[in-house]
Amino acid sequence: MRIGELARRTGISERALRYYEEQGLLRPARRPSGYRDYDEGAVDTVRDIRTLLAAGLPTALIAELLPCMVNGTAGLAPGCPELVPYLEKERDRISAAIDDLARTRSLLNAIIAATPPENPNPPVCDREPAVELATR
Amino acid sequence: MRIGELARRTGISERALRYYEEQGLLRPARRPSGYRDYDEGAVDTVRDIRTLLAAGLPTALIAELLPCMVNGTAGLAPGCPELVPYLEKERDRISAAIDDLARTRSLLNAIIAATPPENPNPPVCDREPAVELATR
DNA sequence: CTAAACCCTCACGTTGGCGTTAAGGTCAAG
DNA sequence: CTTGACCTTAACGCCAACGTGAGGGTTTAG
Repeated sequence: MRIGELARRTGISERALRYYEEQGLLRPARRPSGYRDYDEGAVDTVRDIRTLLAAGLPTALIAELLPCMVNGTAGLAPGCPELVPYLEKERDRISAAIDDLARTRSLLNAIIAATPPENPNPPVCDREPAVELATR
Repeated sequence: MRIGELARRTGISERALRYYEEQGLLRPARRPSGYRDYDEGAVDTVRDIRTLLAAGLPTALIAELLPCMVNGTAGLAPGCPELVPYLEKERDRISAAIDDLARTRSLLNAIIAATPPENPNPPVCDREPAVELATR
């Protein structure tokens, strides 16, 4: 398929798809005209790329990681044990990020719950503090 | 205290602290010399800023949110119900981010677990695919 | 009184993941 | 054979959260 269809099927802009290729994440075939020609597996690959990007992995690492994933059968290929330290590092970073996000979400929820509803004529503020901040 | 001490006590660079002020997140007093003069509460405020920043909240929203937090007693002040929609939006975004991170972490863990250990003389690849990708 | 440490305000540079023209080829339909 | 949809490369723009000097004042210790 050409780039437009892949963009529609993945929801990713054409610009982003060209960028992924520039970064070595996608390697579409080329037609005589120069048009990019993607196979069906590209749809899944793009989805994987998005998942990894959303997790904060840099494109350079994703580029090395993708060849370790067998596209069609959704399996893992051997041969990249040298990546493991990086993956462990990313995993730990992700764990820390999850913890931080969870704490912040609790904070936001507490603030939302404690916020007084819309009041056109608010009384003087004499309420007690209601939410613990500084979640250390 | 001056900016250097605050930087040491928070672990945040002086440049970042000046940037936070530029964005309206901190409002230190000024000495006749022009030097910034922070009170003790600034340490906690900086920590809150970092937590919220780490969760992806933009400085503009943090600037509106901070006045709703009573610094010393660690409580919540009323008077900002108009922020609630934004907070709910951020909370939902954070929830989605957590889910995505958790999925990616599982993916990374699976890859790590399935990666063959260092093998200077690897056999021909005839193993079965071991990891499910495309965690939709 | 001087040196060192500390602080100030510009103001440009960096990084990543794209968005956005600009200036043009390709291809199927009418 | 022209229109219009689709594609190409090239290249500049953007945003956030700072980093990194440049060039110069302030405070403190000896």
